[in-house]
Amino acid sequence: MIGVNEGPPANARRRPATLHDVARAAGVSYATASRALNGSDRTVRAENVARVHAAAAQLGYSPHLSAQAIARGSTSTAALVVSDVDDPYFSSIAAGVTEAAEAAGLIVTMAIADRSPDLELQIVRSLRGQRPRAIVIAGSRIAGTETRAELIDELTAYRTAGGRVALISQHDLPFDTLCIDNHGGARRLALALAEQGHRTFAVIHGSDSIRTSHDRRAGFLDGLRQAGLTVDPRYSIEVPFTRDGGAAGARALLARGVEEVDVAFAVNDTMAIGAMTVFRDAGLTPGADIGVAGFDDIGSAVDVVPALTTVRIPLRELGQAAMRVALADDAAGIVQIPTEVVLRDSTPLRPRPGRS
Amino acid sequence: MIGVNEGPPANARRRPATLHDVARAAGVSYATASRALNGSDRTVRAENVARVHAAAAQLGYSPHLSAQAIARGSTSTAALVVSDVDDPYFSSIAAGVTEAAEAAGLIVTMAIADRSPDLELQIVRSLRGQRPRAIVIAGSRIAGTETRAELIDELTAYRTAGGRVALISQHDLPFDTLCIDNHGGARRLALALAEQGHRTFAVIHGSDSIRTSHDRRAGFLDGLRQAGLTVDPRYSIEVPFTRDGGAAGARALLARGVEEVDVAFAVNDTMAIGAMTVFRDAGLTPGADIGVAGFDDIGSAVDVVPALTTVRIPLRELGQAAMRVALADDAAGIVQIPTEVVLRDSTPLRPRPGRS
DNA sequence: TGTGTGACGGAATACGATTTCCGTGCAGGT
DNA sequence: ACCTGCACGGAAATCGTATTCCGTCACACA
Repeated sequence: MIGVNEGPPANARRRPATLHDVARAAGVSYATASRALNGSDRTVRAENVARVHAAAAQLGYSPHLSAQAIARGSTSTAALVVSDVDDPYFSSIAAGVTEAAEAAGLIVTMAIADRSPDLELQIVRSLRGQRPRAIVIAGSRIAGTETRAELIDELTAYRTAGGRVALISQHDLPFDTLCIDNHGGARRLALALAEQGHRTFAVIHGSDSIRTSHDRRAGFLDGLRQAGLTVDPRYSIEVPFTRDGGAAGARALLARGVEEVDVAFAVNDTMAIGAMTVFRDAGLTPGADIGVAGFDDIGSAVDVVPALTTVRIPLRELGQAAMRVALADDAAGIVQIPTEVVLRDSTPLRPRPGRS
Repeated sequence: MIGVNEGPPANARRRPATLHDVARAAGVSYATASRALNGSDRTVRAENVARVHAAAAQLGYSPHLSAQAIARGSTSTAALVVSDVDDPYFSSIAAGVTEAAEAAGLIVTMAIADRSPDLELQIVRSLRGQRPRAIVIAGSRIAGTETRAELIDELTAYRTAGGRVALISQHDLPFDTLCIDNHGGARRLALALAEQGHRTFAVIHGSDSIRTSHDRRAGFLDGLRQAGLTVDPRYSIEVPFTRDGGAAGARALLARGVEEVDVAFAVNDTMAIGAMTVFRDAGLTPGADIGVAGFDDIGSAVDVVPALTTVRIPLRELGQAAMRVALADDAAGIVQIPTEVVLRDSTPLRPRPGRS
């Protein structure tokens, strides 16, 4: 090894100061330095405490968290897995999760599964090695993937070893889960729209294998049924679960003719916003020529024109709650997160004139 | 201690399997197990490799990353500090940073500084203890805070110990920095708007102590000057650097009278979007009655109505570049990230009729 | 058959902390 | 003056893993 201990070469690369260095600089033992720095139950003479602190500051000492983790047998990190941070839905959740973690004095390590169940599994595997205090997973579970069993195994092993798990919106896994009332929210939205006088609907949705998409669509159809309405299969359009998917859905709808459609419901806001842009580009004014509704109430839903009718989820609070559930001592089971219909200008009070 | 080793209680809480357990189960020493699992230069008989792997799988073994970090003397994590994930600007950067880190096989730990320099400093201090391979900081440096010197100390200590640092958009700190051409972009935007025939401008900006805000405003004024124009001090409005700040700025502007204003330039897109909403609520159609321009080109800039004129920053690529710079062996100094003016419908081709 | 050599397993040590255990010195009580 | 107990410092064990070093065994070669 070169450069390990051939005198202090001014500002050259040095290995970080260890507790040992601090102790030597302060003229005390190892153990005393440790006790002085993290105030154990043992008392250390005030003078020594001061000298240790001074030495630590002077050497720029920062305790090696990994070493602490080993010695203490527990870490001070929490892990978060999201599908995509660059999506307002997940970034709001991530903000909440991080907030709660930091409030509990934990560092959060975040991983992005890029909407891939395989990657998600791989991430959880690797995360487990970190021995985080808790793992929170926010993602769109894909039904019927063969990674499901493996993911359960992995998380079970983690929990058996004392870890805590909280899931967001994946109610078919056997762990504490924060469930968004997707079905109920969509159902109430449908009822509210029917109440407004709308009669003909289109649904722009993702694959049914994505639980969230499936539940919202099913809830919406349920609500319509309750109001004595249905959706013409021609107007039920499956596209990717993203903004561009929403745009594609709108284009498909235009191709099939939308004269009769009162409101197009997209199963999330970003899809709805993508659809609105396409409608507008095609010469249809959203909110006047065609109604549009979404789900989530992301931040930009109010800044879009017309403001988007949607179903509000308290995303940030949801994230906080998830971390708190994960950190709590007792199992929480399934926690229902209520949703709230928010009617805005994208669905006019009455359907366009000249309709039944 | 209870439950440490009183026999295997079925599914009860167990400590995680260690390498030692695996070795015992496989009937080899743990040196051999270690070699079998992470394929060292030493060869291990194929039969033993197989048995170790089988035992590991059966026990659900996952190596203790902290222990590895200590033994190897280096970790496999990278750290990211952002001001606020729940802001499209930062979340796009975070997505890029994470992408690049994962490509390099690193786990990323993310912390949120909540736009507070104090918190940022505290975070860096704590992060240093993690011994990450690199630290990337994306934030709006506040000029003249007394935490500056301490932050430099902390990062210098980190670098001296072999860590790598990359900063995004904080060109006055002595570390590798990815610099957005805020001044140039804003200047070219001003020129482009002048070219379109606009003459009277308002600027909605944040505090000058926020470098980004300052530079964009200064660049914009420079561009106007170059075109022989100025901004009436009455139309230069300082507000918080957020969406609601932008909205407040628009309200202030309305209060001062905006009949003469051709274009209101807000120093970032979220502020611009907040302002547009306020203008519209006041009965002024953005893009027709008053032009609006922003900066960043966040995703929703195209979905807003009218689509927002702005200055595009390749945010995701910026994040990737930052992590790559941090991970590279040689110092990069200052890397300029080019910006590009994007004219959209929020600034009409010609100012409203009836004007000079 | 003796010997050099390569393959491979295991004991021991290192990594940077925390924590237990032991020993010392000093104060106070009788 | 002696014993007890407390305050405190330091040596050593410990955590889980990587790695160096040493020893053994088998095989090939002369």
